[in-house]
Amino acid sequence: MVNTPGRGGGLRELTRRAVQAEIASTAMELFLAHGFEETTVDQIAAQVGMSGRSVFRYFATKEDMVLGEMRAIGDDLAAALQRRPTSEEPWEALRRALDEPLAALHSDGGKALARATMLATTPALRAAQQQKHAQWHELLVPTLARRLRGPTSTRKLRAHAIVSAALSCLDVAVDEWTRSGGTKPLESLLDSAIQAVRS
Amino acid sequence: MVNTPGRGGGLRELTRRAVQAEIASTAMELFLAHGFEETTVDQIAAQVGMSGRSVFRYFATKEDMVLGEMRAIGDDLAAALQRRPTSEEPWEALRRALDEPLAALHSDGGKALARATMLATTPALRAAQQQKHAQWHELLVPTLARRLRGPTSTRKLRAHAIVSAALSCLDVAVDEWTRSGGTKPLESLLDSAIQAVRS
DNA sequence: CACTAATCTGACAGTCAGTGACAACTATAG
DNA sequence: CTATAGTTGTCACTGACTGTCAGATTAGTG
Repeated sequence: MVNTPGRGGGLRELTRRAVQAEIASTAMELFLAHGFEETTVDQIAAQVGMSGRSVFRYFATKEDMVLGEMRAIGDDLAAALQRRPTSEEPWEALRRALDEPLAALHSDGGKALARATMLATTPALRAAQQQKHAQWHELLVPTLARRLRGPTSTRKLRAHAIVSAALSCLDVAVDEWTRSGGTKPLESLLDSAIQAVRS
Repeated sequence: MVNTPGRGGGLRELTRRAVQAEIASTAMELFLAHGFEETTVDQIAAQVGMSGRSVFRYFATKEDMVLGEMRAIGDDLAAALQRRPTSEEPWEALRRALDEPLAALHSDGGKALARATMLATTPALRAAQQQKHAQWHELLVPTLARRLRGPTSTRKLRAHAIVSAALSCLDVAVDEWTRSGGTKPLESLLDSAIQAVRS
């Protein structure tokens, strides 16, 4: 029962979410202060005031304390893609759908940059992030496939390829963004990356 | 001293390589028979006839017993890219450089397919494979960057994007290849993927 | 308010990957 | 042959993660 069931009311779900947010928040503090690998789950549990065992009832893995929100972002991204007019070409629709999650990064202020930097320099986190991207991938492919013409036999393959390439571009752009210390505008980095790939 | 030092002679290096191959071989047998996660390192060690501690002197991680060769493949790939004539466009050069590693998959016979299937269905292995691809990425970018024209300010970014997209296409193609049970030709799957991305 | 059933929690014990340290052994160089 | 350096087994340890169980808490019902 670690997974968050469908967003619903109920007082129990509400407190559960609150505890989850509290754990994630204090975990991030400790991670940013002492590093991800250097921080033990027991330290987080002690800080929150619960047993280490109970922390694992809210997060399946230590990585999820950092990346837990990414599943929701993927859902939003897929919804945004579905909302794009069918007149748009695949790449254009994907690019526009990415605007929303991208804007969220900016609104986070400096916190998103610190998070992204930690994410870029911690192998375990990068690996977990790739798995989350794989989830995004699976969500986006069926929606994108509907925009594709040409032989149906390769339609799924082509959808996979485009989605995968687009997420790669996002990764590359975010990487460069963190390397620049957040100075270069993320949107234009992404545009450059996409244009290069399609050349 | 887990990393394999430069390929060189010496009786010590030779026996080291032999032991390493022996461990990898028996590990693969056990993995394919009982699954990756269900097989413990101690079981592998017992089968080979050494202590569990010693196995970790040949492989840094359990995943490396499966993916250890990928570093060498990356080196070959980078060398192949460097050998491509400068007249070829970036995508074309990358595609041709991939021919060699692709052929190696075929020559392996059914073994490569079983391996790829296990790799596709084991999250821990997929994560480790992504890290290896990141290494390939770093090897390929400087070589590819030399083929790019246009503003130098974005040259590195564009190189990263193209390499990343190409490796994504490779992933997508291999995935479809394993899903088809090895029936669909890998090369044409890769071509379809690349063409879709550049559309 | 009282009751029931689901849920949450701490505590304990366990598995497994991976690391550090040390002493014994073995190959190699000089 | 000897000093040196690499290899190995063993012991002990950390830390993520899991199973279980008994007791506390609480949502919803009558």
